[in-house]
Amino acid sequence: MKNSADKVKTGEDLKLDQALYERLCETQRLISKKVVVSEEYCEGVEKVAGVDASYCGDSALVGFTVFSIPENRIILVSVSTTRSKMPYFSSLLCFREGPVVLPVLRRFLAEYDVLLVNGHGLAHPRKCGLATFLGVLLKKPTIGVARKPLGRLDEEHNVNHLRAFGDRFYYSVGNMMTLEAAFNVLRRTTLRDRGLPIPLEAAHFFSRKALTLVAGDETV
DNA sequence: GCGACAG
DNA sequence: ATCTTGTCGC
Repeated sequence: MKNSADKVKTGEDLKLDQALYERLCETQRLISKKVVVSEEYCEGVEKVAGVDASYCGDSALVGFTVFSIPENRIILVSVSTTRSKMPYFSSLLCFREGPVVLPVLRRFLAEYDVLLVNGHGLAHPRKCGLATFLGVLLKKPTIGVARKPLGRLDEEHNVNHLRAFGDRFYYSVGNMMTLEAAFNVLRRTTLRDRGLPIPLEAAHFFSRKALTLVAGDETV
């Protein structure tokens, strides 16, 4: 049967639960105030991490990788599983994906200098996309990378914070970063002709692979 | 009625 | 993100 539950969920839909929606938005505003826009933490960046999650119902498979720029190779790979009942709502992604990926990011906190995230950073209506959410909680430099903008390109948060990386993806500051420093990290971790930055491509690959190994076993 | 609105 | 066939393009 087709009803309103089939359409894409947005913050507007969550207003069915007005109190929760307002609480989450306020949390994002508070977090955004703690963002540090500076490149002082980006000197000598060598280890660039990427994180991504694949889902199967309440189950989530998290892929995490660290790419070494000087060694030009992936030096750390981690795949882990966890659960989450929080659904996805546009502009509230950090509350679905954040809790899912934080454990592995904390476990390897000393193993990376900068973290790349699938999602926006300051290029968000309340300046708190997933990359900013994670960057502030971890007190780590983060960069938001996304295939599509959140909202229209002429909206204020995009005009001020969103940049295009060729015709491949968009990026914005997550935390402890500037757009210029972010570009320098991205250009050194992205293949010349295709795809997202290597740490994210790899993290996605491993999380997907883990998902098929865990759930794709019952189809013979 | 359908589409759009990170993943 | 995930569900899914054929199909367009390099």
